[in-house]
Amino acid sequence: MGATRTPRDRWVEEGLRALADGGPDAVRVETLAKRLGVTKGGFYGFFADRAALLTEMLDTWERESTDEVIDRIEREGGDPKTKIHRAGVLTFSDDRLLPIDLAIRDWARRDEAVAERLRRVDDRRMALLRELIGTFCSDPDEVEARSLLAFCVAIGEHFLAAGHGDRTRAQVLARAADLLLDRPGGDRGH
Amino acid sequence: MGATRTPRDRWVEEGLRALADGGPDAVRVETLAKRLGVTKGGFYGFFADRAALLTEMLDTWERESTDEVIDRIEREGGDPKTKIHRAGVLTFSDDRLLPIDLAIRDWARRDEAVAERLRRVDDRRMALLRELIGTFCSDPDEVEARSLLAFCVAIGEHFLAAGHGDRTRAQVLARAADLLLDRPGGDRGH
DNA sequence: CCCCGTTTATACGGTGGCGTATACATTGCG
DNA sequence: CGCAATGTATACGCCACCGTATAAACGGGG
Repeated sequence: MGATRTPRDRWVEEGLRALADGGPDAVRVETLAKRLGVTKGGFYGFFADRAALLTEMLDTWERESTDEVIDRIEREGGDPKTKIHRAGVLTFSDDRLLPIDLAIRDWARRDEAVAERLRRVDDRRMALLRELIGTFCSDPDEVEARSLLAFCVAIGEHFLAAGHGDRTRAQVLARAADLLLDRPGGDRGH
Repeated sequence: MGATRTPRDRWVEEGLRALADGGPDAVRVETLAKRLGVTKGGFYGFFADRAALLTEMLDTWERESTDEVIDRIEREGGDPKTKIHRAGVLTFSDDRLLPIDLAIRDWARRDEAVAERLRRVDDRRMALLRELIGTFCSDPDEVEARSLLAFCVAIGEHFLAAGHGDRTRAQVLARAADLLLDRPGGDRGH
């Protein structure tokens, strides 16, 4: 059989790149083809239509950003705070995954199927956070609140344009992390 | 002169609605016309082109979500925590402004002109938060960190799909607000 | 009542994208 | 080498949208 010059994966990958820096509307068959240096001729051999590509892209993203990331965090060990930090770095500092993640979050607001996938992914991440924060905070309500705060800041940070005067964003984030992870307030009462 | 049946404002208004629930790519001249019950005939009398409409939409949004909201908060008074809460309600629970705000945040990631506007708006909101949180927290670094956390959760909450088991999102958010606003940890050291 | 500016409808050419059809090129295998 | 499968280029019809041009409808001031 003839060689696979432009396999399925390359379409998916280029699609994810387009999604990352232009949103779902920027994922155009003929545009991707141009970037891949071919015409759309071969595309419809792999995918029924544009929607099929979008689905495949979401499948790939879902797999990469749950199993792979979570496995790696569990495998590499470390204390809870280290793990939380690494989880943040792996998904929210990754040049590849981060912009895709953000684009999908916006997309999910308008497409229920995407929202459902995001829910699955976020539930797993949230479970991880809960577990890690639970190791040093005993009040379950507070664990949940801290987990939500941590997750929201990890995402929201990228949607926030405000500056911080003399401080850098990184400095303020470090202080915020201290507030969330360093004071076991949940151990006080009850 | 002939009556103004479909004035500038109605195009802007409908444009913002389209932006809110479809992103900038959904702001299409002919689509808006259809929704307004006219054809695009009159549009090009008001606006040079589609880009001019987008600019005008951003102008309107910028004005509505800074001056008007901030003025109203200052005018209606109340203690700091009440004000923070009202600021959150006014911009992040408003059925009209919220989805526009979220759409613009995503848009800003790809368009530097939009990003600059968002920066202006966010800087003003952040200044307000800083001021209010500063009334019960003395360490400036911690004021900044808490402000960032509060802002991030107000935005990030809407981009987060995870559930919270038995709890509702509102319950968890209430607890998170307590963590951010109820314990003046900044008064301890310094 | 009629003129004139304003608003609108309609028609047009141009572009870009989708999905299909068809023919050409390439490559592994017999 | 020739076959068949696979990938590719090209061309097509279709539709949605942009921005322009032009002509019709409308309504207040002379």
